[in-house]
Amino acid sequence: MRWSDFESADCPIARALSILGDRWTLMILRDCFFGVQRFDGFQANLGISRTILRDRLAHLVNAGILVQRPYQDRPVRYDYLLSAKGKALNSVMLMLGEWGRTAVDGQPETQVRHRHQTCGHVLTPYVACAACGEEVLAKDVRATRAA
Amino acid sequence: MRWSDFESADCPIARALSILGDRWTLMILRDCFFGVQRFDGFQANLGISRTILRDRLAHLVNAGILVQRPYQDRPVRYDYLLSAKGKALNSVMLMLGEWGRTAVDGQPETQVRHRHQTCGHVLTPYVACAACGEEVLAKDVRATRAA
DNA sequence: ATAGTCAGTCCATAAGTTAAACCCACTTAA
DNA sequence: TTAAGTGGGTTTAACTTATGGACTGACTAT
Repeated sequence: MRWSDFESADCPIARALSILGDRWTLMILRDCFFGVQRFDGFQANLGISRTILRDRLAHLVNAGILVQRPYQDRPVRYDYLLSAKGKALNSVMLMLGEWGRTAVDGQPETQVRHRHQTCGHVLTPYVACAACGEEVLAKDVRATRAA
Repeated sequence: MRWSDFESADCPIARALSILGDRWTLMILRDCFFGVQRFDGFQANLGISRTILRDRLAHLVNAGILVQRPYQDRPVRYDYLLSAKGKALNSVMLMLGEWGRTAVDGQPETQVRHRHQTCGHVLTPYVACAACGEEVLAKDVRATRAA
């Protein structure tokens, strides 16, 4: 099976992963959320090869997740910024980080955390249901078809 | 840079992705959440090659995300079940699906959704802050070091 | 006996990733 | 005005991973 076949899958997770599911894309986006904007920044941070970085950035721009903003002419150079679609991935990043923090072994003291500006606390994110406002537990969800 | 270098990164997202960040692992886990338990099931569903499926399952078992439970002897065959650590990925899956559903184009009618059993509604998940209970928006979080 | 199930393994090819070198259009320091 | 630096882009060859197909093994059902 070709990976791009998942683009048109009925499952939104498969569709998301058809865009995000390779080795580097989510790492690049993580850097975006931490404020990295330029080719060189990603390269230095990730140690990714330039060829692949070029591909991935082009792909993300193409998918509408990042937008390019020129910050100089002659030659034109771009900042890579998160679009609305890209910023919408913040929730995924937060939960991924929460899982990494609680489920993967490591030295918790040195870890990067997030702070919730509106209440001032270090953020412990959880997933809630928009209909009832309660925390969503794995045992309480069932897959279904949209009505 | 070698990918495994991220295992010990200070960033929990990088650590999570060092385990989950390849082409197939998250797709396999998605299937787990949809109830797939056996080698053949993953294979049929994903069209993944057996060699890679073998590797990925072994890796997930090794990482403590899946556990093997024998369902027959002679020869021994295993179900692959989500451990507590695996089930904790539910939040990531839900937010990934929500992003795929709202941000990636497709035919919404045919899409797989989740239903929240406790309130009966089709689930629209969002991320909330454990400290204040409010929805967490991208603009309200800042990266920091753990205190 | 014969075919089917449910993997696990091996292999040659195909695809993806990498580092290194080189190019380009400038800008800044000497 | 020459030299070095910046912020990339391109090419190439080596290396690593993934793939599909065939083969094996230990059973089970017909």
